[in-house]
Amino acid sequence: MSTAQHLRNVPIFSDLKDTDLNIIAEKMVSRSYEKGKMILLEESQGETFFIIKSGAVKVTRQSDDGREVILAILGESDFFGEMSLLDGEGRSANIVSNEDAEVLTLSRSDFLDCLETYPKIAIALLEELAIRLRKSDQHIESLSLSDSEHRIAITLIRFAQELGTIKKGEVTIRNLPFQQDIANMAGTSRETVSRTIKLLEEKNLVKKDKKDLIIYNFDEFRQLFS
Amino acid sequence: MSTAQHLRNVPIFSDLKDTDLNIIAEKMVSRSYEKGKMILLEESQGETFFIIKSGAVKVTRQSDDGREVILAILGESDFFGEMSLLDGEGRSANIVSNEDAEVLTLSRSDFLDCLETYPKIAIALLEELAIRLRKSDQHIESLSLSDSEHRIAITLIRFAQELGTIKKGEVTIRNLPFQQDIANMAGTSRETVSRTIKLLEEKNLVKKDKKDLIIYNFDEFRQLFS
DNA sequence: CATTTTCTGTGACAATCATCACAAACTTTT
DNA sequence: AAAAGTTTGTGATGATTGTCACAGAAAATG
Repeated sequence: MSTAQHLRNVPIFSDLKDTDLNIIAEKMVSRSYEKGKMILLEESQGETFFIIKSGAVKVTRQSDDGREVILAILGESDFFGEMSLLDGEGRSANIVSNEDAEVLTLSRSDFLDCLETYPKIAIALLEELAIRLRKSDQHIESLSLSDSEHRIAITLIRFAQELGTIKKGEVTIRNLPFQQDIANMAGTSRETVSRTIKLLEEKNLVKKDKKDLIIYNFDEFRQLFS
Repeated sequence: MSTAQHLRNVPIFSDLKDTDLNIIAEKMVSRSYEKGKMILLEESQGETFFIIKSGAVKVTRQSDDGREVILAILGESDFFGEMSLLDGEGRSANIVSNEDAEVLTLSRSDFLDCLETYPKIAIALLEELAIRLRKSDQHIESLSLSDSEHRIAITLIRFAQELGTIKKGEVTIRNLPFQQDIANMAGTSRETVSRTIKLLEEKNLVKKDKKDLIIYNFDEFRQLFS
C-alpha cells in the first residue's frame, strides 16, 4: 500500500483531496521498530510527528522507581508525537513499540506547515485531541472513584473498543495484553488483575480462551461498570 | 473593561489584530452566575463556548452515588465548553461556579466560524489542548503511582501554579480551596487531606495562615513530590 | 524437545486509607 | 450575640488491595 493510501485511513487526513494527500505523503519517511524498542524517550526534545502504519505502541509514563503507567495503547492509523510539536514542551511520555511496528514520520516544520496550509487538518486534529481529552477525563474519574474491580473492567472495555471484534453482542478481544500491562493501565497490581478476571469469569461475565478474552454481553458489561 | 480587552488576555485570541478581535467580541454575550450555580450539566447537549471574565469555576465529573472528581479549577481568562463543540459529543463534565462568576459566551456556529476564518485561533487552541492533555497525563500518572501524601502535594502544586503568588521562593496560595475539594482532585478522602496537610506542616514544608497556605520553598517542594 | 525465560495463579500478611463518629473551630444568618 | 450551618481535626476500626513468595503454565530459544 502506498503512503498516500495509508494516510487516507487516518482520520485527520481523510478530508483531503488526493493531490494534497500526495504532497504530504512525499514528505513522510517510513521507519521500522522491532518489538520492545523505545521510539520516543521521555524528556527528549520532540521534533517529529508519527503515524502508525502497522503494529502497535504503548504510551507510558514512568516514575523514578521504575513503575510505569500506560496512558494508551495505539494501533494502526493512530498517531502520536503531536503534543510537543504543538506546545513546544519536551516529551512528556515514552513511546515503546508493543509489537514490531512500522511508522511514517513527518518533521516538525512539515507538520506545522500542514496545519497552516490545510486548516481542515487543524480542525480535524482539534477534534481528535478533544476525544483524547475526554478519554483522559474518564480515566481520571475511574482512577479517583472506582475500586479495582471497576477500574479493571473499564480497562477491558477500553481494549474491547479499540481491539475488539463484535459478534451479536459478544465482544472478543484477540490477544489480550499481559496482566502487567492491564494493571499499569488500571492503576493496580498484576496480582489483582489476575484475581479480578477470575472473579469476572465466576460471575459469568467474561471468558478466557487462550490469549483471547470474550465479553459475553458487551452492553450489559458496560452498564455494569461505567 | 470592554469585551475585546478581555479577549486580549485569552491566549487563544492574543495573536489577533484589533479589528478581528472586535468582530468576535461583538458576537459574544455576557452572562453571570452566582456561586454554586451549575453552568453546564453533564449529558446536556454542548452548544456554547465560554470564556471566564471574572470568578472561577470547577470542572467535575460525578458518579452515580454522588461522589465527584474535580478535573480542574478554572479562573479568569480560562475557557471551557470547546470539547463538545469540537467532537460533537455531549457534555462529559459538569461546570459549577466556584465563586460568583461572569462569563462571555459564543455560539457553536460562531465558534466554528472563528476556527475556519482564523487558522491562528485553531492552532492556538491546539496548543492549549495539548497543554491540557499533558496535565491530564500527569494527573493520571499521579493517581496511578503515588500514595495519598504525594497526590495531595501534587494537587497543592497545581493550585500554587494557578492561583499562587511567589515571593522569593515562597509561594502563597490565597484562599486555599476546601479540604473536600482538594480531596476530590487528589482522589482521596477529606480526612486524609486534613491529616496530610498537618503532616506537611510538621515537616516544615508548608504553613497554614488562616485561609491561606504558604509553601516555604516551592522548588524544593516540587522536587520532593513530582 | 529440553531449557530458559516470561507470564499467570494463589495463599498469607501487612499497610494504607476510607469510613464512621464526634468535637472543636469557623462562618453566616437572624 | 445567639443560633444554625459549614468546615476542620482526630481517634478507632476494618476493608481493600499491594507486596512477597513460590508453583505451575505457556512461550521463546537454542
